[in-house]
Amino acid sequence: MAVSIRDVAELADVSVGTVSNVLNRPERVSEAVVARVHDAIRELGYVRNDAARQLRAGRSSSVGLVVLDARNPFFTDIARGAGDEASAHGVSVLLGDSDQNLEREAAYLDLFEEQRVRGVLVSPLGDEGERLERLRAHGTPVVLVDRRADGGVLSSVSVDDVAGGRIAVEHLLDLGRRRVAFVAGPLGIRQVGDRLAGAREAVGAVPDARLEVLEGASLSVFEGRRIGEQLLARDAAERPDAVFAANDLLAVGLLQALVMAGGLRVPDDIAIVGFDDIDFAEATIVALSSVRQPSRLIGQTALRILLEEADDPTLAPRQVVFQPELITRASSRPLR
Amino acid sequence: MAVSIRDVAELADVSVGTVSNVLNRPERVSEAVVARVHDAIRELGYVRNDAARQLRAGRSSSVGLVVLDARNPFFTDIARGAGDEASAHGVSVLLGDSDQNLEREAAYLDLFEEQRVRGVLVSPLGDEGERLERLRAHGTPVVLVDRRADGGVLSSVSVDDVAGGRIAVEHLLDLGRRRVAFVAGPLGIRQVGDRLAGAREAVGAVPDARLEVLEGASLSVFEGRRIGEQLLARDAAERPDAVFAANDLLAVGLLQALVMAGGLRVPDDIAIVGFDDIDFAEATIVALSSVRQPSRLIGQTALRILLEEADDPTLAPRQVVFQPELITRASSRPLR
DNA sequence: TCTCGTCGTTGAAACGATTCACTATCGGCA
DNA sequence: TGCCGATAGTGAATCGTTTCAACGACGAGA
Repeated sequence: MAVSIRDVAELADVSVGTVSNVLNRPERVSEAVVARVHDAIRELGYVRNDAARQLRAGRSSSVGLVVLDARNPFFTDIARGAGDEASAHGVSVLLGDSDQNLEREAAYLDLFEEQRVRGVLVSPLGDEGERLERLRAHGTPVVLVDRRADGGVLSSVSVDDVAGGRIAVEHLLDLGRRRVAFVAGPLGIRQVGDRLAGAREAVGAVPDARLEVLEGASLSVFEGRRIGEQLLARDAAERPDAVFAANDLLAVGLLQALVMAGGLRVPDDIAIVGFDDIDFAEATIVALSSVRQPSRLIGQTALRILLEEADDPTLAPRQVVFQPELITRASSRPLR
Repeated sequence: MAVSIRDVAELADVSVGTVSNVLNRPERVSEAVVARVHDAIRELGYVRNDAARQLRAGRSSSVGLVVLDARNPFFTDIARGAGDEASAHGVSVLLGDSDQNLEREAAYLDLFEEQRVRGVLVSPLGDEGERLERLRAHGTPVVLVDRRADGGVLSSVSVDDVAGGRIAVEHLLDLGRRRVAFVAGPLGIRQVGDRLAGAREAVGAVPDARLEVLEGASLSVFEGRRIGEQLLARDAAERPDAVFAANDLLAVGLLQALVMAGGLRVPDDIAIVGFDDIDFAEATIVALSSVRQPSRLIGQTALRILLEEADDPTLAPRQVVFQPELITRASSRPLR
């Protein structure tokens, strides 16, 4: 069943070493032999066995990418960026979706480590710095994406989430809003915590402003809708007049609940700002203001750093931090 | 640097065979030895080398999934479904994003074949039946997702796209619309062609109805916006009064161009129906009617069939076809 | 003619885990 | 006491590729 390099060698009447050379360094082999070997490969339908190749080489030519949520376009954009950069280097990206689930994240990290990938890009869920540093210590480069590494051992490519939270809420305060709600996902997620810290800073600078934190189980459309329904259930006077959502999925869910189901007016009754500026933000029922992150660039940069560290493990860790940008749309227009 | 089973054996003072047994069939080893081996593993930080394992085993414990567009939530939902089913079987899913690009698709298929994955799920871009049948002939099970296999050699899990196109356009015709445009992506993509065929059937049944086909370069939000701008540039009398978009991303782009930028009224001026019913469809500026596919179920089912075929390669190919369901929302409400 | 360098090719060792035939040990039973 | 079977552990062979020292052939230069 399985055709090996040995069969090819036999048919082409050369040694296995020569077949390997044809595959990997054809310039060392005479043209006639190259042609004969290629004929044999085609005739037998030979396909190289990557496991054997890796075993010998000691490492694979893939890198692993573990994202928090593959359904979030922000992360698929990161994956795109990483994929682009990877294919320019002849490397492929294996995508693992942790689905905001610690076990799955660990399972993918284990899998990638067992596969001896060139390196791992990961947007970690919690505080598994130790696990990641161990991975690094064992020789697998690790670059955090969308999260600043503070331990000092790992590199990271991230966005200044504190600044992002600050500019979002400053903007809401500039509109005259004073009762701001932060619709968080799980507060345990660092990015969420940082955005909250930024929001607090902004609120702290305005005497009569208040910040309410609504924690949620996940960063999803579904959860946004659930929280939106809770808000709707309140007396109108008890509702915030502005919401900063920890990401656009939550914001979209809020819009579904508040505007489409609840009949509230955005931004009149409640102004909303999201985070990530996904493609869909522009086409929501009320176009969504959002804090934009350069997602594709994040992916590209992270992959580049990862490959550099794989080539030279002695490189000092780097922290790249991009600045977020506020995109204002209808959902936070000033009232006349 | 690299710790092997041999080092563990030495430290634990047992043979390599025993270490392997501890890892794979611990019930055959005495408790004392199991404990000693585990201590050694921990002390050395040993991590199994998957390449060696696979080489010996002859196959990996991963399956490959090649999707047309990882940015389309429809495909990430399929991936989720496949991932759920896979983790129930102790298998992991490696996701490749072909980005509607034949070369990338081929590169991922090659990669997966070289990795000797258990099988491949693929939503093929064009008509590469031959390539896929060859893969199958070489011993790698292949299941098409979101596309019916007509050759009879491969299994597939899909949705009746012709029916989907038909119910979408019948619905538009029921609203009294007569000048229908099909905003297609690339017509070369089978699913698009099938949806068009369904649309034609529906239009053919109504004497004075007309169908116009607007071909696009890809199935993306961006392309939808571009086509929307073209429509806007026409005289109002020349515009269709209904649009059936080949997927929701196109429809979202159309909404951005027609409603947000162009000021047209939907559904009054133009009614719109999309395809896939992604999460965001419900929260667009005008809630989008769409043809729903059971995406998660498609992924699950495809993975189950794939594993069954991997276990028993003699199984006859199966074609599972789900029926799509029309979800009507504001974008195709009847006018009063 | 002899020697040297180059080019093309060879074949065996190595990568690390699994597997399987085999050995050693021990308790039970006649 | 002697034999049997069960149990625990051994270690060599194996998977398919890459790599590298070695080799033969051949042409150039002396």
